[in-house]
Amino acid sequence: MKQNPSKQKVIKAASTLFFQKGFHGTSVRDIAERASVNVSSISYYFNSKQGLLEYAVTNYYENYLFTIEKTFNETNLLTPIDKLHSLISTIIQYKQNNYQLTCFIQRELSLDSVFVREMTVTYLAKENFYLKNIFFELLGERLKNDYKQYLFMQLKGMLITPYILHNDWKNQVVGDYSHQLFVKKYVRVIKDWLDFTVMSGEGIKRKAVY
Amino acid sequence: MKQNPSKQKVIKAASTLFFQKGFHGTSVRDIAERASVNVSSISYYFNSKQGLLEYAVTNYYENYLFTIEKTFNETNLLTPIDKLHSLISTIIQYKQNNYQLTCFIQRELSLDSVFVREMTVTYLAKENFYLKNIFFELLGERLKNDYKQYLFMQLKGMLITPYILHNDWKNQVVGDYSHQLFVKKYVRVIKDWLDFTVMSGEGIKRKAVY
DNA sequence: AATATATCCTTCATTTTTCACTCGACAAAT
DNA sequence: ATTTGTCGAGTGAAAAATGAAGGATATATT
Repeated sequence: MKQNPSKQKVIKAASTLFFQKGFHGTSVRDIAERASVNVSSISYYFNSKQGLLEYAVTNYYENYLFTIEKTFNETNLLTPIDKLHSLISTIIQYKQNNYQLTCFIQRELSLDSVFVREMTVTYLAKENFYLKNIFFELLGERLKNDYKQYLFMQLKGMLITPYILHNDWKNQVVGDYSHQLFVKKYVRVIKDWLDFTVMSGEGIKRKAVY
Repeated sequence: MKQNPSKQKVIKAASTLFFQKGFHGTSVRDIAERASVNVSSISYYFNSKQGLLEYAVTNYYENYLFTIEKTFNETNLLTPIDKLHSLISTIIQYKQNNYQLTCFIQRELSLDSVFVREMTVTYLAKENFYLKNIFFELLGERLKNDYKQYLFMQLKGMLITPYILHNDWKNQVVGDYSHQLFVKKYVRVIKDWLDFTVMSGEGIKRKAVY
């Protein structure tokens, strides 16, 4: 796993710069300079700027899905709701561990390009699969399908907002931006929402839902 | 208020292209072509590509804040919670009416540039002001300040997710992407969350919050 | 009313800048 | 000695910006 240091340096530099300035906003020269390597190295390792992007993103998602699947399989003995909690925790954890790439990719995903569409069908479809089934199962039969979709989007929103509103988060969420602490607390916030939502789905307390 | 049609055409074209391909991903030629005007017109009206961006964004936010302030002042007779609901409704409404710019700006805001920072202090600070005070007031005294911040971020997240996960929304939220219908339904989803959250803040039902 | 003047808008041609990528030489490692 | 990695210079294309000139329209002057 110990790769060429230059290659790693390039990826690291690219992650940071893409995160700060976006893909098109960053030039290969910028990356090379930050990584303290020659510009040509980038072509050498990744063929092109686009190649570098694809390498980084693919890598990110492969590990991402692997991590999710792992948790998914390890939590078969838990109740559905606990299983979902575990998945959420794993996801936030992973994203926090790969903070810059997460922010960058999330932003880039909102564009309209071939690359994005490929990523979506290849990786995001799977992520969706793991979450959606279990979430819908938890919601039960009482709610309208329509409304369930909205709730699901709400959940997905919670899984990404820290990586989109990251400026707000930094400013608002006082002091402790230690990753571990953040994961713990934020997962808790989602958990509270989730428990309430599922409870509503079971017909308790919430009246006349659509 | 009836401005030069060419100028308007440029802004419209730019909004669409920035939305699809991002700021750096779009060339002024693309914009000029789509708007059916000469390339130099853009320099003429906005000095530069950057100038065009700033004009569009500034304009967007001026109106945005104006709309919020209007609602804010018109709802003084309502209870705090209803006032907040009104504000949320207004915000979603506005964003939906300026869909492409909203998506684009939201994405761009997650970058790290001087321009973004300026926008943040100039406009987003005010938006924050209107929402935060009232939201915190509603939450009461029981919750830890820390936790309130998280809840507030959760709220802000809900106000933007449709404009960041717009690909997901299009795919998932079945059929009806009619703006009016969407506003109505989505505001309802947020309302449910809000009512629950406020209720928890008052100490009902939710136990051992932090 | 007719002409002159100024202002606003558009176009074309050109320059300047930026950027991704290539090439061939050189060095290090195996 | 062959592979692997590094480097500087260079190329061509793309894109932004400029500037001068031409038209249109409105305003002012006689």
